[in-house]
Amino acid sequence: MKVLKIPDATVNRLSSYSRILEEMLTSNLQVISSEKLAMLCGVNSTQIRKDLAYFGEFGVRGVGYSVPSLLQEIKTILGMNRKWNLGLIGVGNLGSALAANENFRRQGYIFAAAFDIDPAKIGRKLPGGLIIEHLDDLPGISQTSKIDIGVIATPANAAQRVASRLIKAEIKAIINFAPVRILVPKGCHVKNMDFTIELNYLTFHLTRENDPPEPAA
Amino acid sequence: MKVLKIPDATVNRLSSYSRILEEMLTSNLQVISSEKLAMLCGVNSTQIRKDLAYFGEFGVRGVGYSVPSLLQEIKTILGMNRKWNLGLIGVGNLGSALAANENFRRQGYIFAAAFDIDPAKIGRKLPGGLIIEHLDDLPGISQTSKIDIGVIATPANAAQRVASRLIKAEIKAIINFAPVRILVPKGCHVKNMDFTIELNYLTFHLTRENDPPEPAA
DNA sequence: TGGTGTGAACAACTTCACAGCG
DNA sequence: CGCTGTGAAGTTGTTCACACCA
Repeated sequence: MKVLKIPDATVNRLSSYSRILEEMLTSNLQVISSEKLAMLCGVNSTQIRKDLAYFGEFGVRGVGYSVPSLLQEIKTILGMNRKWNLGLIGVGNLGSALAANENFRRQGYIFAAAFDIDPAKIGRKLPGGLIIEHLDDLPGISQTSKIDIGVIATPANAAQRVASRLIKAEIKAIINFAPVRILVPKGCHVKNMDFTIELNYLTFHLTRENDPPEPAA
Repeated sequence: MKVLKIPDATVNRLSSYSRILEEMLTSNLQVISSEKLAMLCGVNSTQIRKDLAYFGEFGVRGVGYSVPSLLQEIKTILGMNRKWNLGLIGVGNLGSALAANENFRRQGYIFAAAFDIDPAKIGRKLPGGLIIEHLDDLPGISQTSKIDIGVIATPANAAQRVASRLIKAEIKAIINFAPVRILVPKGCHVKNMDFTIELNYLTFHLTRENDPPEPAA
């Protein structure tokens, strides 16, 4: 049980394991083998055992894993055993949709503050009851509302500027929905959710297929 | 110039190269070296040359790459040199926000149809002018509107069912915003945009840091 | 000379094969 | 006996080092 670096892919798979285990739990399944879980996640069973081995020995040889306790372990590893406060920056169509989304709250991710710079929006109330604040007030509100994660939902050209403000407000994690890669100093974590990059990925493959690489030898 | 398999990572990087090149172009920069482009993308310069080498030889030794023609090449590779029709399924908060987003259109991704199953929504018009159709009409509309890509923005429990319908309608690419991994047969491409998985990734790292792995030996 | 294109070395991740334990 | 946990092998992706050419 060393303190080695965990591959990103492992962390992402843990999320999908937790999803499946959650389902198993509601079906009242008590025990599951890595083989069965693997099938449900579409991965190799060794992969699961290796992923879990980074964090401990959670299984029982000859039997499998206890669904409730493995789920608990994974949730603890991923930090899902507590609540996290999100600060939304940019209350446009996308930002509002995110704030209204119940999935986040269910998983423990709470929108605790919302910011914009449009004077027409400041002071308005979001469906959830959140009042839109001016971005200039970020530093103070970030403290009092204990914002853990910044959610950037601004236009592309504002994203980097907003990111810098978040960092200055000592927010250590950012999820960025603007279509630009933002740069942050070491010690701050960023996830870019770039829809057009994913569309590009799809059209790359669609293009490749319809356009057979080698029509004839 | 073989027909080998292209790593996913390469395809994603090509998207970011195109972003940067687009910026360079508006700044009227004509030539760029892999070294400089690498710096702007935060990758290794060899990486860029290797990525491009999958598709041809686009550079000039001792000089670098022509910005406009490299951009053109990359766009062609990614299928960005044409328009693609998107079919939106699920016109809730997120779906509406996606349909209203101008970034997609600018990149050539056009919402050509929108579907739901809520009778209260069918027939209503989206801000862009699109009329919401009943999901049952997908097969026909998919043909007439030439839908290339399905965009799933339904609740989690409907996503797999919708995916199966998309596949039956011979749609070969899906981008899924519902928080479940959907399964599709080979030959159909899927990108899962799972916000909570990304949040889990962030909280994993936040948790790991505040909780130093080895307090003392 | 300067920067591309690429074989060879390296690093990271995944899968295999099986020892070990309940 | 069955399934976990894990060293070793295999595979995939990245970086180095340099030949090559404008």
